[in-house]
Amino acid sequence: MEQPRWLDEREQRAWRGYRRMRRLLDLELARELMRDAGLSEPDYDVLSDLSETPDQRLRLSELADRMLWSRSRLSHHLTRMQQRGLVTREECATDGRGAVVVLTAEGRRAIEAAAPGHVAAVRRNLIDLLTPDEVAALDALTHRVVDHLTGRNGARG
Amino acid sequence: MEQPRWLDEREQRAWRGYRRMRRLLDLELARELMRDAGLSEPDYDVLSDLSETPDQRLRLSELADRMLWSRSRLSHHLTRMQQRGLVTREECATDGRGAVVVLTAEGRRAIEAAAPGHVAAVRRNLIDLLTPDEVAALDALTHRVVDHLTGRNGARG
DNA sequence: AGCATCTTGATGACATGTCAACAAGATGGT
DNA sequence: ACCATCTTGTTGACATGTCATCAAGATGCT
Repeated sequence: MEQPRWLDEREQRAWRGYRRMRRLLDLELARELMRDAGLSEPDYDVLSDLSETPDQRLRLSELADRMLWSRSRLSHHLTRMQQRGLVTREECATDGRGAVVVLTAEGRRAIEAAAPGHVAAVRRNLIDLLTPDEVAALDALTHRVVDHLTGRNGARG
Repeated sequence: MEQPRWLDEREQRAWRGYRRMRRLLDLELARELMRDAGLSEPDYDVLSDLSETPDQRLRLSELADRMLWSRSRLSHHLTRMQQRGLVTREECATDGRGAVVVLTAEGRRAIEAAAPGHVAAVRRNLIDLLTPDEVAALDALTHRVVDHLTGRNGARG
């Protein structure tokens, strides 16, 4: 192991601030979402992704990939959401192994009721606290890190 | 419900990038930490906070507050870490209810072995991908959000 | 002091996430 | 077609996090 380059003071502050913000923002958004819409953040994310697809339906593996979830996690979570009537499963016409997740009417109602308040919470607790330059910096920096972590380097957004 | 101000394109990109980065960075750092040091991120955070205190010991409630964890979570986690020999509990001299968490020699060895690699991973996957301006922006922006989230009580604004 | 009330930390029940194993079906080489 | 091998999604065991509750001790009021 080489001698590590420790973080300097500013880098340390940025790293700690990031982790603290992440935790507090998570807690606050989850709290508001549960209180106002009866949904957890994972619930919201599933419903949100589904509602953005043309037919409100996705192959399970496709949804798992988009959400960066394991298939196991998604399968477990869908079982719970299905019991609450938010989604259903259908067989896949083109692949006998496959399953398709479908948004129910109730699921659609839930996400439409939840979205405005959730967006407002994101604004109030993050976006509106930032200058336009900071929003731009966050956009650029997060996508660079994502590109790095997903292996495709170079593409600048 | 009021008319929501939806996120514009740049804001949406920033928000989605943030969430995607958060997920991928978490996975990568946790993966490396477990592989190289046999520690989970929560393990690392507990050991790290403890090792930074003068006597390598903290009141349970003090540690919970620093980490933004519930006492219940911390108590459960310490039980598991205690079984692995990383920390011990001692009674508090000044408060009969109180408990003090103490870093063991093995815990100290574990955090000292883990830290260089973890810092290197944070550099490689985040800090070194950022320009100095972006590090400064991240510092400023995260602390502003943290201040916002800690500076207010319960009620909606 | 006596009494009510808060604080601290532990605990059990339960919700959620991870991991490995598995069955059924797709895929590709021969 | 045959067979080995990959892919898909489910499942059960287990690790982790949350929530409500509890016992013991501190604190404050009179």
